[in-house]
Amino acid sequence: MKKVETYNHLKIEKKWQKFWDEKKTYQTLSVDKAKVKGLKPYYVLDMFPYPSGAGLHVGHPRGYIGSDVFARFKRMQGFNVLHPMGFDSFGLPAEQYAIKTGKHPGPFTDSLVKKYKKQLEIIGFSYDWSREVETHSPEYYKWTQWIFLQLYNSYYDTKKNKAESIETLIKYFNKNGNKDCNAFTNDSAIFSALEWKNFTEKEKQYVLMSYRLAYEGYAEVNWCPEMGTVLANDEIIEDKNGNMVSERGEYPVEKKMMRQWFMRITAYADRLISGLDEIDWSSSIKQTQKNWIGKSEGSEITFYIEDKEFGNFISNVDIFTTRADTLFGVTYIALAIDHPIVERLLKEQITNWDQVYTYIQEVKKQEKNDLKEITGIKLEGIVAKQSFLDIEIPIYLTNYVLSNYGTGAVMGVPAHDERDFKFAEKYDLPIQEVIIPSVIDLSNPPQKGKETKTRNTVHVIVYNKKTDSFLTLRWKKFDWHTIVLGGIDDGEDVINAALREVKEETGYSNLLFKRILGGKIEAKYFAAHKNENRTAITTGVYFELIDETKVDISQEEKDNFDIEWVKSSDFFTKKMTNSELPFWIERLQKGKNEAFCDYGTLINSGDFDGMDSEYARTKITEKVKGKIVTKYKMRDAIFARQRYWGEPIPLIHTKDGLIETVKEKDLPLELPKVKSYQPSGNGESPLSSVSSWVKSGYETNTMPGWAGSSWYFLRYMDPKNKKEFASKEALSYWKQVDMYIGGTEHATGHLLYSRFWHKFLKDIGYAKTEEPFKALKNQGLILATDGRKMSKRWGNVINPDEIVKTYGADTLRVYEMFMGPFEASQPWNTESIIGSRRFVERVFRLSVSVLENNIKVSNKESLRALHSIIEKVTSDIQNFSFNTSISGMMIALNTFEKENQLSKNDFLKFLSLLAPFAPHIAEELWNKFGQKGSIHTSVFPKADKKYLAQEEVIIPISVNGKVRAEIIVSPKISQEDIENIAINNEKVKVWIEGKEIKKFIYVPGKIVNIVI
RNA sequence: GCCGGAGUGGCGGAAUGGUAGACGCACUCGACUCAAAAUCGAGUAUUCGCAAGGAUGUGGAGGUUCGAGUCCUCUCUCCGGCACCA
Repeated sequence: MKKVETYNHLKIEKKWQKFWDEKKTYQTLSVDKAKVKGLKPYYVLDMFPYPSGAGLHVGHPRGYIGSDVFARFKRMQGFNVLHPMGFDSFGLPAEQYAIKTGKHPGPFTDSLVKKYKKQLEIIGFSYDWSREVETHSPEYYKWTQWIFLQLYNSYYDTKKNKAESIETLIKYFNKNGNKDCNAFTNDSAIFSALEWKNFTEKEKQYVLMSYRLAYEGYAEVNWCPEMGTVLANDEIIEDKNGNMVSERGEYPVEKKMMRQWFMRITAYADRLISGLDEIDWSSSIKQTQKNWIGKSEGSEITFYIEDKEFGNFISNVDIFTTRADTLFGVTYIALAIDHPIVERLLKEQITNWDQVYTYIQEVKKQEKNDLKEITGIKLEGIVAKQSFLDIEIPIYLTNYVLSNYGTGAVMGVPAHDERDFKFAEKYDLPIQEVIIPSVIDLSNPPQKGKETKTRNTVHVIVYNKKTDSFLTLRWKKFDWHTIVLGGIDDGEDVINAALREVKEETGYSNLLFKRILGGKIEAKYFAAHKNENRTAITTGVYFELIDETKVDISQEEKDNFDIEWVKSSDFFTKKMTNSELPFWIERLQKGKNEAFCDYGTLINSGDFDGMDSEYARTKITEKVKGKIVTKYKMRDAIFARQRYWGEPIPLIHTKDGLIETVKEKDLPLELPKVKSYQPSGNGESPLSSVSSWVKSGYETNTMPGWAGSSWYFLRYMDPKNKKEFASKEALSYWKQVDMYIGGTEHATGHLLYSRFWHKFLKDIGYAKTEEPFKALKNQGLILATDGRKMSKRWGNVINPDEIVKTYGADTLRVYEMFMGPFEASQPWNTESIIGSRRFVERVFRLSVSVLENNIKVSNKESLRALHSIIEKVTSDIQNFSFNTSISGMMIALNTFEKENQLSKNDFLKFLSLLAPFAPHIAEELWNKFGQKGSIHTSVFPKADKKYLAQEEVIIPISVNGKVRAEIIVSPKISQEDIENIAINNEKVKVWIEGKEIKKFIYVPGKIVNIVI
C-alpha cells in the first residue's frame, strides 16, 4: 500500500510564516522604489487594537482577516500595498494596572503588545511589521504633541473655510480689533484695535483662547470625592437606587467643574457633514455622524422683558427656534434654569424668587438625560413682549430647556410642539393654533384662473353606539359619499353650526357633543356648481347619537342624498369623498388632541395668514428683525484627562499666569517618572505631584485616548521619519487610506476626531486629501454560541490560538470569511468549522491527484468551472462578499473532483484564488508544484470569457408563472423555435390543452412563461 | 419618540424582477471496515400521495407585473445608534 501524504497544518503554517518573515514578502515598497517600478499605491488599514489584558478572542480577527484577504488580493493585482499594524497603547487599563500594582505602566504595556503580536502572527496576516507604530512610544507621541501645538497656534477662518495661523489673527486685531474678523468663536464680545493694544498680555491670552483650535476652558467632570479622582464615563455605573457610582468600589460620583483642554471641532462641523458625501461609507454610519453633529437651521428672535407692574424694560432675551412660522402661537417663554439672565438681571424683579430658587435647586439634583416629567415655575412680576405681538407673555423656568443648546431660551408654542403642549396642559396655559394642515382635493382640484373664496366650514362625525356605526350621506347627483358638512354662518358657534347642519340634512336632533377633533384643516378644491375655487377651513366635531329622534327635512335635501349608517370598521378603512377625513379618523382614534408639529398653512397670524410654513419661517424672521442661524448639537471635544498614562500636553504655565508652548526642538516632552500612580486627591493628574514637573511649569493634564489614534494612519506612511510626522513625498504618494476596516463602535469617536484632525492637517498644508478614509467597511461581530457578546464576564470566550492549533490558521480564516456577510453579525459555531477544514483538506488532496494525473489540458467542464470562479472571486472580493467567494470555490472544487481532468496550470490558477483566504496551504502547494517565489507576489489570474460559453442550457417552462417542465436548448435559439418546442412539450401540453395562449414570454437563457 | 439595518429550512446563510433554499453544518440511509473514525455515494422546506405528480411556502395584509424573497403602500417583530436639541 502506498503512503498517502496528509495535510499537516502545524508544520506548513510555521514553515511559511518563517519564510515570509525572512524574505520580507509583505514589505511595502518605499515611495522611490514604487515610483521606479511604476506601482500604484493602495492603502488597506485595520483599526489598530488597544492591547488589553484579556487578549484576542475569535471575534477580533474577523475584520483583520477580511482586510488581509483584500490586501493580498490588491497586492496580487499589482498594487504597492500598504497594510500595516500597530497599537493604541496609551489608556485606562494600563493606568489601572499601575495604580493597583504601583508599577510603571510602560513595561506592562510592552508585554501586552508582545502578546497581541504573537496572537496575530500565528493567523498569518500580511502586515508589514517594519512600519509598526505604538502610540505610547516617545518617537511617536512627539508628533502627536507637535500636532497639538499646531492646533493651539491656529484659529478657523470662516470665510476662507480653513484653519489659519493665530499670528495672522493677532495682526488683524492690532489693525482692526475683532470686528468682521471671520474667525470662528463662541465669544460675542467686540473690541477695537485700540482696546486690543491696551489689553495686558494676560487679557490678550484670555481673548485668544476663544479662537484657538486647541484651547483651555472649564467643563463638568465626573468627580469621585472618595477616590479623589476624575472618572471617565465608562468607569461609572448606576447602582440599585439609580445613583451614579464608580465601577470600582461603588463610591458616589458627582459633577464638578474643572479646568480642561478642548478641541474646537465645532469649527469643522459643516465640513464634517459635507465631507461625508465624498466617501464610500455605509449610510448608517454616515447617518450616525450626521445625527451626532446635529445641524439645524433656525431663527434667533429677540423678545424683551419688562416689569409687569410698571412696564419698565429690564432685558432682552433671545430665543432659538426652527419654527419661526409659529411665532403668533407663542403663549409663554421658557428659560433654562441656569440661563445667565435669571441670576444676573431678573432676580431682583421676580416677586416669587424664593420658590424659584427652590425649584432651581431641585432641578439641579435631577440626573441629566433622565427627564421623567416636564416641570416648570412661573416667574412672577415680569412679562415678555414682542413688538409684533400684541400680548403679554408669561415667563417660565423649565427643566426641558437646555442652557447649552441654542440660546437656552425657547418660545412656548403649545399648539405646534409636543413638549410645549404637555407643558401648557400641565400649567393650564392657552393653546393658540396658528398652523393647520392643508389638503388638496385630488378628485376635484382647484382650477387655474378661477377666483378663490375662503370659507369656514364644519365637518360632523356622528356615532351611533347602539349600532356601532357612523352617519354618512350618499349623494344622488354626484358620485359622492361624505360625512355631514356645511358652512359656518357669521357669528355662529362651531358646535351650533354642526348641530344645525345635522338637523337640516338628516333630521337627527338629539345629539351629545363629545369633542372638537383637534385643530382646523385647510382643504382646497373646485366648486363646480359655483364655478369657483374654494379654500375651506374646517373644524371637525364629534357627536354621539342619543336616540333616533328626528325632525322633518326639506324635500330639497331629500333629493340631494340618502342617509347611510356605515359600520365603524368600514368607516375607518374606507376611502370617502372628503379628503380631510383621514385626519379626523386619526384624531378620533387617538382619543385626545395633540400638538400639530408638521408644516402647514398659517392662520391667526395677521398678514401671514395663508402662507405656507416654510416660506413664512423666513418672512416672519425678517419681519421681527430676527437672525437666521445654524446650530449644532455637537460640542467641542474635551482634550484632557487627569491621568498619568497619556501624552503630556506640551505647554508651560509661567509664573505670570501666561501659557507658553514647548519649543519644537524640545519635543517630545516625555512623561516623567513618578513615585505613585495614585491620583493626587484634588482631581489633578499624578503629574501634579512631581515637583520638578510642576516647577518647570508643565501642564499636568495629559491627552485623552483619542489623541494618538487620530493621526496614526499618516505615520504608517513614513514611520521612521525623525524630521517630520511624514514626508511630503510619502503623503502625496499614499494620500489617504483607500480601505479602512473596523467596528461601528467608533462612529462618533475615533472616526469623527480623525476626520477633524485630517482636515486640519490638510488646511495647514500637510495632508493631501479632505478625508482620511476613502472607503470604510464595518465587520460584524462574532457572538458567542449563546447569542451574547463574547466576554470574560459571561465565560463564553473562544480563543483563536486554540482554533489555530487544532484546525489551522487557514481553516480559521476560511471559516470566519465563510460564516456569512462580512458586515453582519453571526454566532460562532465550533461545530461547523469542520466544513472549512474539509474544504482545505480536499484542496490538498486534489493537489495530489493533479500531480499524479499530470494532465496537459483540462476538460471543458473543469475549464468552465475555473474561469467562472475566477470571475466570481474577483468581483466578490472587490465587494467584500467573502462568503460567496468561498462557497463558489467549494462548488468549483466539487466539479474538479468529479471531472478529475484538471491540468497543473489550471490548478495553480485555482490556488491563486485561494491564496488570499488560505495563504499557508496555497504557498505550500505552489512550492510543491515547483513554482518560483511566493504565490502572494504572483499575478492574480484573469478569467477568459471563451471558456464560459455553453452549448446547451436548461430552460424552465412555466405556465402562468408556475414551472411545469424543463427543456435543453442552445442558448442562441430563436423565439420562434423555442415557442414551438415549449408548446409541444408533453408536460406543458397537459397544462395548456384546450386553452388559448394569450402571451408567450421568453427571457433568453433564463425562462419561458406561457400565459393562458 | 426619532434615525438606521434586518426578518428565508433544525442551524449559518445563497439568490442582476426570471426554477427560492446555492454552499456549508447537522441529520438519515448506503459503500469501505472485524469495528469505529476518516473518506466516498444518495437523500434531506412543509404537506397530500405507494408512486407519477399536486398544493402550500421567504414575519403579516394589500398592490404593481406575464412573473415578486427582490419593487410600492400599510403593519408586526428583532437588533444597532441618538434621545428633553426647541
